[in-house]
Parts: sequence; C-alpha cells; structure tokens
Amino acid sequence: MTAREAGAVADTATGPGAGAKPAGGRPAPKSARGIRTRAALVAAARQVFESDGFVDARISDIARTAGVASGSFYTHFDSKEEIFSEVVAQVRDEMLHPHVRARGGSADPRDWIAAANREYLRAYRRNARLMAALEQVSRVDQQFAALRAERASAFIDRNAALIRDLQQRDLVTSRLDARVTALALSSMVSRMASLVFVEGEQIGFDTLLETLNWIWFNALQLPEPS
Amino acid sequence: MTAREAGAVADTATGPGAGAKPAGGRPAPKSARGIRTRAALVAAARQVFESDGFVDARISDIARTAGVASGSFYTHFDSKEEIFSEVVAQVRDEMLHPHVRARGGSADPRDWIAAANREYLRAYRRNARLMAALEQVSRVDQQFAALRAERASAFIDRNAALIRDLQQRDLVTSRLDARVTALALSSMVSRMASLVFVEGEQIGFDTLLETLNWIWFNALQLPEPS
Amino acid sequence: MTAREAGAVADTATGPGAGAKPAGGRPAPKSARGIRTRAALVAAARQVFESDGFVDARISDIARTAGVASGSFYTHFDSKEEIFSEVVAQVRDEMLHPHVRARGGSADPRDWIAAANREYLRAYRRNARLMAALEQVSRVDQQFAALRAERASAFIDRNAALIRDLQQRDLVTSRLDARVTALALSSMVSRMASLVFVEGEQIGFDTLLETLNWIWFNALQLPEPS
Amino acid sequence: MTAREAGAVADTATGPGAGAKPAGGRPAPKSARGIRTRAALVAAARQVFESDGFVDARISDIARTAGVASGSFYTHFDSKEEIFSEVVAQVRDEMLHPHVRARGGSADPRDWIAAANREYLRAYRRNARLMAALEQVSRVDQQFAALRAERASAFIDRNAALIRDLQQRDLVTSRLDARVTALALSSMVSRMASLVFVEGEQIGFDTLLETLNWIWFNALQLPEPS
DNA sequence: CATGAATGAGAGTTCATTCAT
DNA sequence: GATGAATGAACTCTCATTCAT
Repeated sequence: MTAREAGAVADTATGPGAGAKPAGGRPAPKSARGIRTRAALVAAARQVFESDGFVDARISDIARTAGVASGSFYTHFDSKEEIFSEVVAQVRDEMLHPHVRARGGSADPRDWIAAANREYLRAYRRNARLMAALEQVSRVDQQFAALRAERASAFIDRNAALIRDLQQRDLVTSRLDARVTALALSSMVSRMASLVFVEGEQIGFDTLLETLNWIWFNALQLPEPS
Repeated sequence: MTAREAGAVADTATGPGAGAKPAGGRPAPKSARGIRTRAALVAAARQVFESDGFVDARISDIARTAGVASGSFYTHFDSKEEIFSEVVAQVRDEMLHPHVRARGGSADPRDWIAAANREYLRAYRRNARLMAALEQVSRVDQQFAALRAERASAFIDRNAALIRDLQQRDLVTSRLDARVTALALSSMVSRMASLVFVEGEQIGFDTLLETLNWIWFNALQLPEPS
Repeated sequence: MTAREAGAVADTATGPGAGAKPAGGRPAPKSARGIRTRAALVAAARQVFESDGFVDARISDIARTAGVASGSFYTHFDSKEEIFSEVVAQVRDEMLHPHVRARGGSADPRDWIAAANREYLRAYRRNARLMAALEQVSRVDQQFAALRAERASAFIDRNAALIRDLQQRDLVTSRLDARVTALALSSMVSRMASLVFVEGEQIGFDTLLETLNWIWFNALQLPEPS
Repeated sequence: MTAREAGAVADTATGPGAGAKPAGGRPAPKSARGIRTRAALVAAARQVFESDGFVDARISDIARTAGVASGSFYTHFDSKEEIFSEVVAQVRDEMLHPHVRARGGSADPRDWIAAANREYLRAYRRNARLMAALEQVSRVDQQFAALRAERASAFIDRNAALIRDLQQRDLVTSRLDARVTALALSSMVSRMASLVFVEGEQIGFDTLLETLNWIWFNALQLPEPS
C-alpha cells in the first residue's frame, strides 16, 4: 500500500501508466526545438495554473510565460484541458517518490497505513497549489471528474482489499462494506490535505497525520501493537 | 448537534446569521414590483446555478429565466457572486428542518451523531445540484472559500466541544486534538455526500450512513450501548 | 410570365413570399433604436457585400460601416450568412417592379417572353454588384445553393408550363422535355446577365436582349407574328 | 469545332497555350527530387480543391496530402492561386481527348455542333468537382475571372466564326450578332453542365444533350438534314 | 423600476508565410 | 531542397456592464 493509495480519491495525479504521454492532441514534436517549446509550454502552464487556477488561466498567458507566440500554443495543444492533463501527468510522476514504492518489512497493517498517509500528505503538500487547480477543474470539467474517479478507483480497490483481508482475519467486523469504508477514509485524508495545504487551515503536519492515523486505526479496529 | 453540524465543513449554507440579507450590494427594493423582481431573480439564479454550475452561469440566462430584462439584474445585484450568496442563504434556510433543531431525550452521544449524520445527508441529497455549484464556487472564488471556512468553523467548534466533553469523561483518549478530529470526521461526511449525491457514486443511502456512523463511533471509541 | 421567371435560375432574389423576414436568428428588435440599428446593419452589409463580395466581407467592417460596435452585430444576427440572406430579401423586394407583375393584354407568347427577358435584365443590371456576391455565395455555401435552387424552381416550373402549353397547341415539338428546355433557356439569360453586368463583357443592352429573345423564339419555334 | 469550343465560356481549363507552365512563380525545379515534390503538390492540390473548393482549401492540407512539409510548398509555389492555375492547366490537358481534335468528314454543321456539345458535357462530367472549384475561384479572384474570360474568348470567336459563316451562306439571319449569339449559346451549355454535374440537377445525359442541341440548331435555324 | 439594446475589452483560433536547421 | 516549428496579424464571438428611454 503506497501513499497514493491512501488518499487517492481526489487524486488524478496518481494511477497506473504514470509517465505516459496522453494519446490525444497534436502530434509529438519531431525536432529538438519543438520538444523544447513543448516542454516550455508545459512548464509555463504549470506556473500559470498554480497561480491562477484552471478557470482563470489564459492560453495567452501560458504562451507568454513560455516565451513563445500565442499561436504556437496550438502547434502543440488543442485546448487548455489538454495541456492541463499534461501538467497533471508531470506532477503525477513527481509525486512518485522511489521510497514510496519500495515498501515492505513490517507485517503490521498499521505501519502500512501510517506510511501511506504520511507519504500522501507530503506529496500533497509539495504540490499543493497544483492540487488546488486540479480540484477546481474536476468541478468544472465533467471529463476530468470522470478521469479522476476512474483513476482513483484502482486505489480505492486496493484499500478495500486491505479491509477485506482484515475482515477475513476477523480483525474488522464483517458488517462493514469494505469499499465504502475505503472510500470514506480515503476521502477524509484527501479532503483534509486540501483544507490544510491549499485552504490554509492551521494544523501542524504531525498533528494532522496522527489524527488521521488514529481514525483509520480505530475505524478498522486495529489493535495497538503489543 | 444538528445535521448541519456533522458535515458543515463544506457548507457555506450553514452558520450564524442565517436569513440575514448580505450587507453589500444594492438597497433592498421598496415597491411590491421590486420585491417581486428580486425574488424572481433569486429563484431563477438557483435554477441556473443548479443546471450550469457557478462558472458557466450567465447573468443574461438568469434574467431570461426570471422573465425580466437583463439590465434589471443590476437593479438588484452587483455581481454573480452576490446573487449566488443570496441563493445560498435561501437554501440554508430550507436545509434547516424544524425536527433537526428540536432534539433531545437520548443521553447517548451515538444517537446524536447518528441523527446528525442522517439529517446532513438528507439535506445534502435534497440540494445536491446546488451543493455542487457551491463547491465549485469555493474553488473559484477566494472570497467564498473564506466565507465557507468562517461559517463552518462554528459547527466544527461544536463538534469539537462534543469530543472534548467525551475526553473529559474519559470516553475518548486525550491524545486527540478535538478540533482536528472534528474537522476530519466532518470532512469525511461532506466529501462522501458530494461523491454520492453529486458525482453519482453508487452507494445506497443506508449503507453510506451506517458506514459513516461506524467510523465516527469507532474513531471516538464510543462503546456499544449495553 | 414575369421578368423574374425568365432568368430565375440563378436568382435567389426572386420567389414567392417576397418581403417576409427570414424566420431564424435573433429575435426581432422591439425598440425603435433596435429597429434602426438592425436596418443600418443590413444597409451596411449590402454596401460591404457589394464592394468586397461575400467571402471577403468582414463582420467588423459591416458593423463599422453601420456605425455600431462590432459586438452589436450579434445582437441582431448570428452569422454573415444570416445577414446576407436579409440583404438578399431586401434586394428581392426591390427587384419586383409593380409593372412586372401586372401584365396582360397581348396574346402573343413572344410578347410575354420579350417583356420577361427585358425586365430580368434590367433588374439584374440595377443590382449587378449584389448579384455578383450572390453568385459567389452560392458557390461557397451549400445551404445557399440549395435555397437558390429551390426558389428558382417555381419559376422554372412556370416557364416549363408555358412550353408545355405551346406543345399542346402544336407550336412546339413534343420531343422537347419542357422542364429541361425551360432550365436551359433561363440559365442562358441569367448567365449572360452576369457576364455583361457583373463581369463587364462589352455588349449593349439592346443587342443582348434581342439576341436572347431570338434564341428563345427560335428554340420554341414561335412563328413571326404575321 | 471542338468540344471545348462549345461551352468554353465558363472554362478556364481550355484555351491556347495548353500545357505551358505559368510564367510567374518560382523557378522550375532541376533535381529529380524537386520535380517529384512539385508533381506531388499539384496532384494533392487537385484532390484538395476537388473536395474542399478553392476558398476552403488550405496550403497545409495540400502539403500534408502530398506528403511533404508545409514549408516545402513555398519552394515551388508562391500562393494558392498559383498552384491552382497549375492544376487547371493539368486538367485542361486531360480534357483534350484526341478524338475531339481530329474531326472531319461530315459537312453538316449540325454534326459538328452535336459532337462538340457531347464532348464538352463528357469532359465536364469527368471533371465535375474541379470545375466546381474553378467556378468558385473565378467568383472570388478577379485575376482568375479575367483569365477565364481571356481564354474563353478564343473559342467564342471560333463559334462566332461558324455563325458568321452560316450567315454568309444565308443559313442564319444576318440580324444576329454572331459573337453575342455564340456567347449566349456557349453560356447555356456550360451553365447546364454545372447545374447537372456539379449541383446535382437530375437530368439524364442524353436528354440534356438533345435539348441543348435542339436549341442550338433552332437558334441558328439549321434545317433538318434532308 | 424595467427595458433591451449598445458597448468594447478580451479570449480563443486559424493559417499563410518565414526561416533556422 | 526539405523540414517542421514559430510567428503574429486578423477575425470571430462572448458577455458583463452601462444607459437612454
């Protein structure tokens, strides 16, 4: 279980196939210059999305920030949505710390959960402003909302599997619907991350993490390690 | 504790001062005609916000839906934000069911929590499309986000008070920060309401409610009633 | 048989229902000012279409010529095509000289034909530059081509009826397909009008008219009046 | 008299100098590769003009269809007009069937006219979509209109010569202006070809041909062959 | 107060043309 | 010669806001 899995409900930036360029849109640039310009546009877009949000970001600003003519935007992208998903793909890659993947050792599910929550919150904090834009766009753009839901589901499923496992070992009551529980706890984590790192709610990182862990542990009735 | 208190994190429509007209904007109309037009505009705005969301709603659509000339909008409101907060005030009043307020009897905090969650989910479901618009606008409009936070805080505080009370009676560990815990659990409820009633996640009402209750109870380590 | 009937093949500006405003588009203006502006736009559009043709006419030029802001165009029309059809409707009305309609007296079909051709050529000459734009647009815009064809057909049909009548009186051979013949002779007239009045072919009006009449008469084998 | 002579009024694709490259524009390519690219562009242009018409054809589409970079277009042509006239030159050559040129035998002018009309209609039908583009462009581009007129005149002159010949042999009345008559009859043929083969008017080939022949014969009062 | 038209800044897009590689 | 990306002028269209009637 990785950090992303814990709070992935709100997270387009996570999911399988990370690193792959989205298929749609204009053909990939073939010259070195084209590659450079495209990269400059994506970097500029990220900056603009972070400071203005998705709705208020203007294509002309992105182009100007990238240092290219406004028409050049359309050499590489068809729309604001398209470059946004490119930015999101980039951030998704950045959010995957190597140490998040390689995990193991402890047999205590509490350790897994705690680690996952910690990594999720850290990743969210690192990319807070872009996450804000991402939440905005899923409200505005149905297509993005669907994408977000689809991607998140893989992780919800894994969380649900964890819960089911605990249920079979009689550590968690069978009365709970594993998937709904996973969804609820994951939602809590991502929503709190947004409140604290995007909306400025004043809560210390450790307090936040410990509280969330506490709720997870008790919700799943995981006993204190002896 | 009322329904609104449980999930008020995401809820601009709750808070002190309910029913009061916003301070800014145009003077309240005196003539009967003026009052009628204003009311028609607010009703129309609600319709338009529900079907188009905040970002895509156009002033001219609101006016046309209200059956008045587009210029008349500005006789009563200065901006889309202003009429939106008027709509929100209206919904806030609707969300206050009498039976939610008058509560009492049971001494078991579990009953309070269960009732609060049920009422919150019901209210959210009744106004799902407007809640969607509301979430959108707080992403887009800084002013609204602040407003939302401020209003929600009163209820978080009450939830926190409940937790503190339980802590003093040694029903809940003192290691928890009462306010943060209240925030996290409330966030979970409002986020799940949004997922299910706005984004169409397929979860039955009872399953949803029971799962959320379960998490609340266990997080607060409230013992089964004997 | 009227002038329009003779050469109506290429003529959107003729047909039943002349004078009626086209149904589509924005609502008709309700204030005096709105009516004035709309009329100014149509007049300006005519000017611009006449000097630039349909393809090169810019909406901003039409607005500037009308003395209104460019956005005001869209208060009254949805597109260049729409205002063009308005202009065409206007010209159609102008092309209907009263004396063209009220005809009668002579029993000799040669007189009818000669009068029809003369009136058609005169009308075309009066509106030569707009007719040029009209021909351009029917090449460019499928919708207009269809419209033109549909409207023209009524007149072709009447010409065909004339021919059929002559065939029944054995003045014209029955081997001819009446409709195709009517189409061919009408096409000839409208095409020559375009060549002479739009493209500047140097042919005197009387020579042109007499030649066309000659061809009609002989094609239909109408005997010289004794 | 050739097929092209009958209806050449509307036909840029016919005239003296067939096969010659236009004088203006870039120098002819020397290298084999250059020749290949140029030919590919012309072939692609024809395709694009046929499906999109002149106005809507884009340089970039032509280049892409030719399988070359868009910039390469300008190695060979200066403008859309220039490559269009190249395409037209190519079609003009194709329209010259050998059997159209080699004619003789019959002394009856009716035979000449009938053969010419038949060949013209066939040629037009073979190239209908390009002829449509050709008519469009002469409406839009003054230069092309002039070119069309100039080229057509040679054939009109020949038709006129035929008529003058018939006048001198007292087969046609001297009251007719030979050139205007030639123009009118030729216009009729080309316009009908356009109606039927481009605009989809439902007339059978034979009916069309016979009707047009009939009008020619009677207009020129050519007696039935005994 | 209501009307409904006018305004015009501003954003998005297109594409012929140029040019460094 | 070919490439393919960059350019930027030119246009279209939208809509919040104003204002004369």
